[in-house]
Amino acid sequence: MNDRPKGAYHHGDLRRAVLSACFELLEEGGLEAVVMAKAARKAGVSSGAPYRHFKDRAELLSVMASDANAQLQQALGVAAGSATSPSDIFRAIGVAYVTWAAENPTLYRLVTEPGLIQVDDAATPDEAAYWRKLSALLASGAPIPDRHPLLVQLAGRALAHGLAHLFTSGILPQLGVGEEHAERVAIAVTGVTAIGSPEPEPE
Amino acid sequence: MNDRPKGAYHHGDLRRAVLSACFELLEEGGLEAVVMAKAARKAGVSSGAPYRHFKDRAELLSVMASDANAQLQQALGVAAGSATSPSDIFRAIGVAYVTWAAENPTLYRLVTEPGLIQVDDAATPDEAAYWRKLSALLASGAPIPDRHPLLVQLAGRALAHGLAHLFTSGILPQLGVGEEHAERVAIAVTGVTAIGSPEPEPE
DNA sequence: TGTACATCAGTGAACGCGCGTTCACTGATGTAC
DNA sequence: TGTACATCAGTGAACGCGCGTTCACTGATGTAC
Repeated sequence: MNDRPKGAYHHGDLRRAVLSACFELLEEGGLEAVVMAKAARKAGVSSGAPYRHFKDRAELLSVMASDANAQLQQALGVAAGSATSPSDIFRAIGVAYVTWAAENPTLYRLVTEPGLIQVDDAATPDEAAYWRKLSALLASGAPIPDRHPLLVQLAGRALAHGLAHLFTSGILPQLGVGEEHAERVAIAVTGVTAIGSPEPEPE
Repeated sequence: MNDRPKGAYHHGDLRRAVLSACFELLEEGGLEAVVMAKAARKAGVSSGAPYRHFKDRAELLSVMASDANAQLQQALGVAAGSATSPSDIFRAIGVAYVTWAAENPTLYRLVTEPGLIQVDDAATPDEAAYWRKLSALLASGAPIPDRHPLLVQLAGRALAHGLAHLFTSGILPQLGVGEEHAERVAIAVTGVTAIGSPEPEPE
């Protein structure tokens, strides 16, 4: 816990230490268990010290969410890299998304917690661009062409999020269906829905 | 606000009054804004009065969630009733689910808030039965037959929840895509995914 | 119809807790000369 | 190499707030006789 170098007054990397203490607290008791004073104590430091590195609790949570999101995006990137055809990539990303969520339920909950991540700094610029194009299409009110690429992507994202949610906070874990089944289920569901993207928007 | 009959010491139906005050608070500021003292004041009653009707705050929130869930289930029932073929019913329920969520974002968030609704008292007995059968299938680890009815249902549920989430707490509302587009989008996405249930489990 | 009494719903003040945040301070570190 | 000084990171006590919950009480209601 107290990972300060012995006897040192200055910590060295308190910012990182506080963050990892917070992730521990998050694992133990969810978002509301991320308490400034407790994080400080866990990092072996007095209660006021974290304020040298974070403006307030909101900023800390926001940094945590961004960190977790970066991890998720990286997992998706790896999955995408190991696939070949466009539709393979599309499916691989979906499966990776569900799998990552099932393996990191608290992190996933953090990432999807409303209000922590803003659209703009959300993830990649492509990500933001996608949402903008999609909302433009939807808000226009015009009839939506069948199998429109943006819509296919939307379906994939919705499906992935829905499955991920079931694995992380829904009924499934309560009933003993955990991460060890996530990948298999994600693949099977992908088959059922027959989603595939012939010409997806660039990720 | 103070809906107590003039001059009456006893309220008459304080339980209901407190609940509806709580729903107002929920609309105004989310779950954490549901504060006992404020609900009491809104109902025109002193701070201790609600404890005559609810053991504690947790019980109150749980009752609220059940109420909201009942509304959702009713909306789904209506949608199911107006459809004819099994696959029509299946799709109609999905669309109704998304639409209801988009129209009642705070209620939807309440219903899906983890920990408020227990599996058993969740909704209909059929609902609970479905989850049990599904988790048995998944946890067995056996290969999952293609287009297994339970899995088709799972895909439908995941998709509906994913879309609903996007409309209620995700990026879409932030970008100005609101309830008025929910139904159209839900239908379009249903088309994209080509989900349909030839022989669904009974709802 | 009236009276005594039990029961119940609401009062309002107070308690206690947990927590975010501040602040004057002290110890350490680095830099200029 | 040494000294003075500025800067910075961490201290630890305290403040203040919001809130859930309790409790002795009071006013209203219903019932038995």
